[in-house]
Parts: sequence; C-alpha cells; structure tokens
Amino acid sequence: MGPTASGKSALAARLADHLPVEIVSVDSAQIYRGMDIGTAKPSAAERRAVPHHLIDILDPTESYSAAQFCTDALKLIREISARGRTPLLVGGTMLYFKALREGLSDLPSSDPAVRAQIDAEAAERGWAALHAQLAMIDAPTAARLKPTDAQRIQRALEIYRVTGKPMSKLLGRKKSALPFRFVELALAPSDRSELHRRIEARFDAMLERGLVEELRTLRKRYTLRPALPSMRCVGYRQAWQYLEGEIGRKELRDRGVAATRQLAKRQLTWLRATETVRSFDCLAENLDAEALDYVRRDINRASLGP
RNA sequence: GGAGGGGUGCCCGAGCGGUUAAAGGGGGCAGACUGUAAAUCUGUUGGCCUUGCGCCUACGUUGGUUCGAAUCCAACCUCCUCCA
Repeated sequence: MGPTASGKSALAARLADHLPVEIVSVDSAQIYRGMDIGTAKPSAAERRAVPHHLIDILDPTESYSAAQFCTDALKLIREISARGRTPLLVGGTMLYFKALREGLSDLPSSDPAVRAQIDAEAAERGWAALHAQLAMIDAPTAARLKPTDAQRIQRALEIYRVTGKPMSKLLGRKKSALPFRFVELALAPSDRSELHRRIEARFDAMLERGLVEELRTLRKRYTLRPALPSMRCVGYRQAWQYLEGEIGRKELRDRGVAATRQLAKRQLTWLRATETVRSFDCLAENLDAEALDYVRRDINRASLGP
C-alpha cells in the first residue's frame, strides 16, 4: 500500500520478477473500464507479464463498495493460493485494505431508491435537518457525525430505513478473522515535496496522453453524470468541469494536481494510523532489494502456514 | 504626453480611522473514516516565548496628519485600462 504516485505498481512488478505472485488491485478507480490514463492503470504489457485482478471489472456507470471488494478479493486470494501462488495486493484504497483485514459489520448494502429519497429530502430541508432526524432514531451515530457530513448521515439513515435498526446497534459485530496472514508493506516518501513533484509531473503526463480525450470518449459511450463515483475520481472530476466549460486549461491542471496531492495526504494519514504496516521510503535507491528481502523473509517464516 | 484604477498574509481577495495578526476562498499542514472512500467531513495556517486580555514583525516604499492608520495626506516606485 501507499499513496498515489509512490511507485506501488513498479515495485509490484519488481517483486513479481522474483516471486510467484498474482496481483490483486486494491484500487477503487482502476476497477472502471475505459478509465486508463487518469487512474494510471498498469499497461497491457505489464498485465501480460503478471496476472492482474480487479481491474476493468465495472463500467463507469456502475458503483462498487468496500464490501464487494472484500468478497471479490477473498475469492481471488483463495483461488490464487490454490494455484500455489501468492496473492500480492497492491493499491491505495486504504478502506478496502482495512475492510479486508478487520472485516465489516453485517450492514445492508446500498439502496439507490432510498438514497434518492434521502437526497430529495436533503434538497428540501437541508442536511442539518436530516442530522436532527438521525439524532432521534440513532443518537450515538448522530453524535459522532457532524451535521455537515452529508454522505455519512445519508448512509446512517439508509441503514435505518432499510433494516429498521439504528446503525450503532449493527456495528461492531464483525465477521470472523480471515484464514490468511497478511504481510503488510507500505511505501511512504521521506520527502513530501519530492512526492509532490512526482504528482505534478505525472498529472502533466496524463494530460499529455489525452486524459480529457479519454473522458470525452467515455461520455459518448456511456450516460454519465458528475455525481457518479467514477466521475468523482481525481482527474476525471476536473476534466469533467473542463469539458463543461466551468474551468480553463490552467485550472484543470492546477486543480487536478492539488486534488492528487490531497488524495496522497489522506492516504498517508491512513498509513500513519495503521500500526501493523512496515513502511519503506519510496524514494530510496535500494527500495526494490529491501522490500523483496523483507517479503521473502516473512514468506519463509510462514512457509508452512496458509 | 493626458485621464483613471490598482499594489493586503503562500496565492486570490474583502476591509477603507480604533473592538484587525487583518473576513472569505484557494493552497499547505494535521486529523477522522464500516457497502459512494481517488468519496465525505473536521481542525489549523506570520514569528517568538516566561502561553499572556504577552512581545515582535506585517497591508508597495518613504515621510506626514492623528491619542490611534491597512484605512487620511504627500512624494516616490510599480502594474493595469482608456485617450493621444
């Protein structure tokens, strides 16, 4: 795991040169077909060299979830292990890692009709009113959510309307531990400004390679809306605004770079809060060798276990 | 050459005699995060320290008016618009 632009894919490819692995992508954006440039998806050649999973599994009109990821990833982990290979989970979607590692509570999946209803009510009365409503049916959840946190208020109300039970009553009952051991390795830059430089250069390269054109094509092929999860991805959101004429070329570039930096910062916050992970400097010269050594030692130690 | 409008904290931008280290936004930094997570939300953002209704430094520059100036006046520097 690691923030965007830290070199996860490159390191994964190097590890794959030396270990019998298959890669499972842990990335909420690379799941979308046709979104190649902006998500820095591994190239066709890279995917030919090593099997990659959970990439290009949905159309941009669809949506995914942490729970769906857990189901899909677990299935793949089992299959890959059965083939006598090691699943190498690579990505920057930290919630997915957490959900896989710690499990999720038994909550209902999303309900588009209920969400649409809640959205309509929010447009009418405002999220603060819905927060107040939540306080009456689920005080503990309302207390931990800010009246401004629209997304989580919606989710908590959704859970109540679908199950008739408050979210706070359903949380905590997690599914049993996984029959797998994780070797957790993170990439983090020793120098943040260097990561920022990489992010800038990479976003410029994405524009150069036709990020805007890619989105233009997607908008012709699918019926897309800016509120879709796929269209809220970093880069695509800004490119959308550009195509709508809301911002110019310079704003597209500046806002895209800033949004990427902010994403990287949130990812680093997750990593700092993750105690079980071993961190490596993604700017170090000998990163590949050290990471390989670390992983190998751990695999050997557990060679008899699952 | 003439007429007019600007120069504010990292950036944009409000303020137009005192309650202003200076609204608001952006960016940065820090944090939260259970089926949207590349999402969503929160805090913070001149320096110093004996952390105090504390001391410095700060609204282009210099000087002046005033008990008191980012706010008024003068000169200068500089940017922009218009007329020639």
